[in-house]
Amino acid sequence: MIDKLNDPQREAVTLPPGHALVLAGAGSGKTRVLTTRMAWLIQTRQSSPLGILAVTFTNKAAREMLARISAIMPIDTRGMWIGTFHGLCNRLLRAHFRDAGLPQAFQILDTADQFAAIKRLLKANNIDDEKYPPRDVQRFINCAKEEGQRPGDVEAYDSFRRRMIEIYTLYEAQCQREGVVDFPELLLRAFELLSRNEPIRNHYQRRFRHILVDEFQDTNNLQYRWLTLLAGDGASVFAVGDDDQSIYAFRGANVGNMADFERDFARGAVIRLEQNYRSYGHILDAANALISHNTGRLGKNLWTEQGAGEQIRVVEQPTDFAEAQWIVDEIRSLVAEGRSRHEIAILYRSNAQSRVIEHALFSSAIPYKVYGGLRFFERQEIKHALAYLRLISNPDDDTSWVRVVNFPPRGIGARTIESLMDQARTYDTSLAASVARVPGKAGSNLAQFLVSISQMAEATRGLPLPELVEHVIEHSGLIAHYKLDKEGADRIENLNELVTAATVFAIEEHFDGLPAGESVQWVSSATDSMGDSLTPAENISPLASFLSHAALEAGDNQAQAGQQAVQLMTVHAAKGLEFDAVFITGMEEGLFPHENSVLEPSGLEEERRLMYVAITRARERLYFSLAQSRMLHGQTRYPMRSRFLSEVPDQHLKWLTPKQQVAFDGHGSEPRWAGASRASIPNRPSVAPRSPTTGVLVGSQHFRIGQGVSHGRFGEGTIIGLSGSGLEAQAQIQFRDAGTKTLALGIAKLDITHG
DNA sequence: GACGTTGTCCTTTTT
DNA sequence: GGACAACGTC
Repeated sequence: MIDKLNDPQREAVTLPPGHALVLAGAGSGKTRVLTTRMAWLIQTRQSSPLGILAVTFTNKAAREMLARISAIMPIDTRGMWIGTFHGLCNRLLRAHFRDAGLPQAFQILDTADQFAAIKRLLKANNIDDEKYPPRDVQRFINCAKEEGQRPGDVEAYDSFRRRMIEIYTLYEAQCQREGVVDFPELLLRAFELLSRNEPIRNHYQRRFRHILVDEFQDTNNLQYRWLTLLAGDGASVFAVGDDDQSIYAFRGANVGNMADFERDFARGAVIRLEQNYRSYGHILDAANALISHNTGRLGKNLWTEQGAGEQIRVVEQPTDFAEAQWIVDEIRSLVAEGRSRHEIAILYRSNAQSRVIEHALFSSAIPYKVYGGLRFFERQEIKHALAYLRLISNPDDDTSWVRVVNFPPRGIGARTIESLMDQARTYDTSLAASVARVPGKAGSNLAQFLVSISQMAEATRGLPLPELVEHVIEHSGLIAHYKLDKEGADRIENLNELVTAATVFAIEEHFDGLPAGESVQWVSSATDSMGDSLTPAENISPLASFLSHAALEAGDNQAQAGQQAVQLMTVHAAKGLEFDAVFITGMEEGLFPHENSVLEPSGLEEERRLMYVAITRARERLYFSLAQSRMLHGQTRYPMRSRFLSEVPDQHLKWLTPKQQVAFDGHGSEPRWAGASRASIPNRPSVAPRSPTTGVLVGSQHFRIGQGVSHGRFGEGTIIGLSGSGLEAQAQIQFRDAGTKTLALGIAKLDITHG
């Protein structure tokens, strides 16, 4: 088991009890170390499988860990606490719902549900949503919770914040009344449960002697405190992470947790995994050089035994369109050389960039997959179906009530809902409980809806989960509604898929055949090494369990089937993945690094880490591409080269288009390089500019070499070269202050000043 | 209550 | 450029 590991890996796996920090560089075998560590603890009888808690950030990582540990040793992983922070906290809260102050059938709001709940709250309380936009309120509440703060703990140093805190208080009351918890609440509740309830805390502290944490650099402050609380004085925390790959500060991750952990717990027990098994030397050295520009790193230098490999190919194109087209052409030749399409990835900083690339791929009939689209449980029709299911489980869930009270349409309009909300607010009850107080036709429509919900609840009593789901998608009217819709066929298919998902879930969770609405009480008969009973009774009905599952695991983010497809995704989405060939696109200031991040040093450093992640995805071949002009937000921009390009030493780069700007003399067919005396131009351009000309007509303007022009951003300049014609026409312009640029004349707005 | 028109805002994302 | 929300009209 451990003899296939390299020295630092083996050292990490076999560390004696005690806290430890493993700094695992990209491609250094991080997951392998984590899973082997668990297997080793079990095999050497230092722990039973049930004495281990392993926590990850994504369901995918948790699943992979489970799969790999089962592959190493044949143990029963059921009952093991391996999961995401949110999943484990949910489990904790389900088991101790009373002590946590929650109803048994509490439901989980995903980000969109929470947003809707906040909008509803602002409206019900007549709060000005111009001054307090729901987005900002949501961020305020979530940030507070992630710092472990209840409304009373947040500092109110001005009237604006005081009001925010009031809204936070109202929001908490609303959630409590409705029996729902949002994502950060799962963590905060679980944390409070452990910290306030000594018997429960003691129980879990005695049980979990080994806590393993994946992607430790992504933990937020509350997660850090949760871990240290759970560990208590006795457990060993084995934290694995890479500070250079911390790219989630924007959602509360605190890289500082790594340094804190080293200082406060892991003193001395720090192991670095620096041997990389993924990429060739040029790629790794480029990554190392780039990331060395960051300050305050824990320090790490990747190396490989694989040799230098190829340099990074760099390409500069006049437009984003040309950039995309060039990538498509290059992919064609990569495929012609025998590479698989699914081993080629195109990465971009922001999703908006994918459109042009998709267009180019589509026009060339190259199959591709875009990651990061809508997920199964986030689809409109699925959310609607889930809302009905939630109302059956808990009629006081107002978020679900509002979502489907008039869907499919049944004559309940905004005014009716408003008056219902008024009633609910006046009497401090849920919407469902206020129906009787709404008079007239509106009231009877509402009453009818209420009846149909309770009829569905009645009719499905005692039914197993899949049958229940099937009944509800039919009797809610969703199927009938989408049948009338011309584009409803896909939605109906998805609704049927929901029944399948319920079937699979019921089998996996051993709920098959059990009535979906009744709580399953099961007590694990196993005991841990100290003779403690392991788990208190789990209190959850198959239906409530399925609904948590739907909220906690929104389904695969992966696009359509089709193995042989080029992979398109953001750099964030690429973390943890690897490909033979990688294109990093849009290497431009404002885009990568993103303009919103460059003002703060910490923002810029995160962008640099993002670039580091991007570079280290490539095994063999890496491309940087950039465009001199780009359509963004409906405007053409003329970005400068990304500073990150100059942070990678020249020796690792191979420019396929000229690094220096080209200029044409206007005669002959051979381009002449500006500054031709410099020997540093490494290569002839593989994309030769079109035949040079002395003048071109673009629109109503006739451009000539030697003309003086002025440009909105670059200022005054002189045309020193022209090529192409019509839409392809480009000019090389020597600007007085902005250097030499190649601009597409059909796109750039130029005024002729003289000549 | 349904539909068409104008106006605003644009990173990154998992749970 | 495009998604989505808010407004105005039938």
